[in-house]
Amino acid sequence: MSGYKHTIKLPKTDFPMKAGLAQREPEMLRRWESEGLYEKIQEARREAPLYVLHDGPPFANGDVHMGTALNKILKDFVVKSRSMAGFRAPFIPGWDCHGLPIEFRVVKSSAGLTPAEVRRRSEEYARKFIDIQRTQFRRLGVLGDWENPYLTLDPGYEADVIRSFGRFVEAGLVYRKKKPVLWSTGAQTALAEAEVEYQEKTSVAAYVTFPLVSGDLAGEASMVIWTTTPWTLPANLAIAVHARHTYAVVRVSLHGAEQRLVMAEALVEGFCAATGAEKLAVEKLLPGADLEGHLARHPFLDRTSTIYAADFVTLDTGTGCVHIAPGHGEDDYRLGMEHNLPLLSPVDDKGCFTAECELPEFVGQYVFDANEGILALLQEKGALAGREAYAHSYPHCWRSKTPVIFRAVEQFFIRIDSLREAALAGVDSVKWLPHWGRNRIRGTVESRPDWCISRQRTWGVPLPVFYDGNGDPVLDPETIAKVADVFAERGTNSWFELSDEEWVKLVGLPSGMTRRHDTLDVWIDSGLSHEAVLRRRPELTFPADLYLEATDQHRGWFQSSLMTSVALNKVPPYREVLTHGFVVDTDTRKKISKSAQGGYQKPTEADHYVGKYGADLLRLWVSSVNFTDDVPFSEEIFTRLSDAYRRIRNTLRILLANLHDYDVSSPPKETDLTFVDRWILARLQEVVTTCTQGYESLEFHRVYHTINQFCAVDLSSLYVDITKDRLYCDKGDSSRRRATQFAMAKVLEALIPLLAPILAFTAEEAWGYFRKGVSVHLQLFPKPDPTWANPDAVREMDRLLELRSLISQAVEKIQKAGEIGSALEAGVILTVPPADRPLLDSLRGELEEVFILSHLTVATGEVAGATATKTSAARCERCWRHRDEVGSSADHPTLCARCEEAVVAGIS
RNA sequence: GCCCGCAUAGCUCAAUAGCAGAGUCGCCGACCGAUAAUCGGCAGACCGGGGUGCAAAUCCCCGUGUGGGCACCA
Repeated sequence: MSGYKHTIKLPKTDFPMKAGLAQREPEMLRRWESEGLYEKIQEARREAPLYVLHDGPPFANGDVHMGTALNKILKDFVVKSRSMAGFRAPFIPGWDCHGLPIEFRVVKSSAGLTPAEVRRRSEEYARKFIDIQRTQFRRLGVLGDWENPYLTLDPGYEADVIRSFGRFVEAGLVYRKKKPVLWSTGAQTALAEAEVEYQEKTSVAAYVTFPLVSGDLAGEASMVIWTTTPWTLPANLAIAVHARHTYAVVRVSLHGAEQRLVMAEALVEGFCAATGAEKLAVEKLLPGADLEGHLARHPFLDRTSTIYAADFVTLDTGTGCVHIAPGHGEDDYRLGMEHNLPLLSPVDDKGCFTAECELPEFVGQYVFDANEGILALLQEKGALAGREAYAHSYPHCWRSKTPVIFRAVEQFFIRIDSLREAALAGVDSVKWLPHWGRNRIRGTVESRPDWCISRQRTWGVPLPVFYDGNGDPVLDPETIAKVADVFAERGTNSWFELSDEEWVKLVGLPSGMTRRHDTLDVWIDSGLSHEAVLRRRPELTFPADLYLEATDQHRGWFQSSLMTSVALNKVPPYREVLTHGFVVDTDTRKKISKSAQGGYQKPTEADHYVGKYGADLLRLWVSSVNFTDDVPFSEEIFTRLSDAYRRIRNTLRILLANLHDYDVSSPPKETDLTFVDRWILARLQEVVTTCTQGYESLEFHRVYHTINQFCAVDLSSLYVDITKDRLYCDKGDSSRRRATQFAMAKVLEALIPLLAPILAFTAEEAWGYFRKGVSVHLQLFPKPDPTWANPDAVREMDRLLELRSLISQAVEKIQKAGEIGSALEAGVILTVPPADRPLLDSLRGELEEVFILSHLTVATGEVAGATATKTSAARCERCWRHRDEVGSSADHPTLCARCEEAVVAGIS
């Protein structure tokens, strides 16, 4: 074919078009790690202002799934971008190691283990998953001090937890009390609010009569209560009414017999509907206050229940007469305390009745199984006015999935009331992103009851409490401090391994004192990371600049950290809190962490997708979405993103390839820059500004979309396409060719670093071809360069693109008609309104190039328009443009003038 | 039951109250000198209903959908 093909300067690079991320990324990781990239970055920013993102510890259990990956990648965006913005941004990853989920696994796999053995195996289990997750996090390209993470099972960490506990005690924040707590019968321990999940459950609701035995109505009428937990009736000690609600003494016909019942007037109809009772007459109306103090006989036990007034009684459901079992409910408990009722809770750890229930036939029976028996008993005693199925959301243990019960047990608590005010003030001093996070946490802080911090489990930090001969606890800061010292040295296993005598001796208590095996709520562990990590690690500081977790941590870690920090420091441990939503499968609209349940087969582990698409694709996905909402995820999204990735990668590649013969040492004169060069550099400044601001404000999707747009439209479709001709066909040292290479170098110099926090691997790879030797992650972000800012050029280009669109349509028309093949065969007449003339005239020499046309004629008219015809000019064999002068040269009759010059220059 | 987010093209995202933009997908074509690439054309959207404004995707109200929180419930 063409004899001139070899004279063309085609792009040339070794930067591969095909990414091969799955293979290339691990190689790059090995290099980063062998070169100590993280340490190098820290060293390079040694004197820089500090920016601390404190890692919330994931639970050391299971593989890294897409949600965990999202979180860690976002954190890595922050750390990398802050580093490149000139901060020292250390990242110390951590793991939450104690707790029920792990102990559960261990105990399940082999029963009958000693506490020490449970702990040994739990630690082994936790460490195994720490290693697994660490490998997976690293594989995602997340940089940090992976060799020195913080673990809540480290003796030093545990000692700090104990010391902090000692300070809580010293501040008078800790008390022990027997009161109802959320109790998991499956896991046999108390639970925190955050450890229960609400599920729909259908319970049996019963209407139960309590004959009045005092007052005017004694022997005449019965109080009727409503309960969804008949099994708590043996613990009934009172009935609550609302003092200001109106109650009715109503004569009804029920099960063929007439009786008088007392209930809230407003609920009589509902009662009749539910029980089939027929209302015969309302004999009397009275305020609840009139019932106060009267006695009613328990339906099947030989005792009476007193009627009290309480504000929590509502008229939503039931009868307005509320069954009160102080051992089985929060409100019940408080009312019971108020009136000095005993705390009856005749249920054991497994949720089975104890002898205290006074019903021998029920002892040992699981309470939820006992409901029917209790109902039968009520029936037998004639006290069951009716029953109905009642669907409601009911709390379940997050681990054993069993319904939880309220049960009174001796537990340790932290007095939240002493902290609430300071915590709320602290909330207001923090910047919450998105802003509604403030309300979320305010709500939880305002309403949370005292914090039950003791757990009847073995895999945790021991509760450092000794008991005297009466079984009363010794809560003494000094003793606790001594325990902490022992833990720091010997680890917390010593609590389980040494005897009481040995311990008593170690901490200097009188002999005869004993220990128990309660542990601390794991939320205390992780909630104290600001103390055990931020304050301990020399490279960190208190408070952190940022905590960044999923939105569910408002109730969890954000809150536990806030509370412990307010207790110790009076202030929150963070200046700013950023939250993200959950990963949602677009096909099922379900949380991906939940979608694995119920026969759903799609993989949810990050590793699966890393292996299939590469870590940079996951990172690109994270950057592309608005993470403050739920984050959509599906295989289709990844396919789309692969295309976006390819586009960005190929853009980098063509830029690199066009610089193959660029001589950095002789930059062009500024006046050599043509319009498109000035324009692309102007656009670059806009991109730099938007992206650095996007990183600054943690809106990474702005960065993604800006860069995507810049690569796909400004660079690939326009600048690279337009300058192709001059780069390939001009003589090597033509001023406009050098100007373009200069601009392209400028673009790469800024673009690759801007991309680096997101496409950590690809940016590094590209940077390696651009500037040998130094990691892109050690670079600083570019700053907008006022030299190249040029809003006029951007505006002018926008107008040219509108005209270009008209031209393309005109050309397309004759292409479709079969008159021409390539657009370069067209001759175009562009008609523009007079207002456009100055612009077009000023660019006269460049228009054909900008529009990528062989021949353009500009005319003036009313409205803009374009017509295209097949050009009569001959085609230059070398550059394929049709030029009039082709054929006029004797030496090179098939070339245009420019190409002849280039060829001649190349030969000489 | 109450409160708070969110809702733009098949998908992911834009847009100071001022012609609703991109990318990708789809269809058609070009090119065969970015070639498992690249370029062009076509097609495609403001959840519904009211209100305020010269002008509303944007502000207000109601509704629907969706996600979350609280309350109820033990």
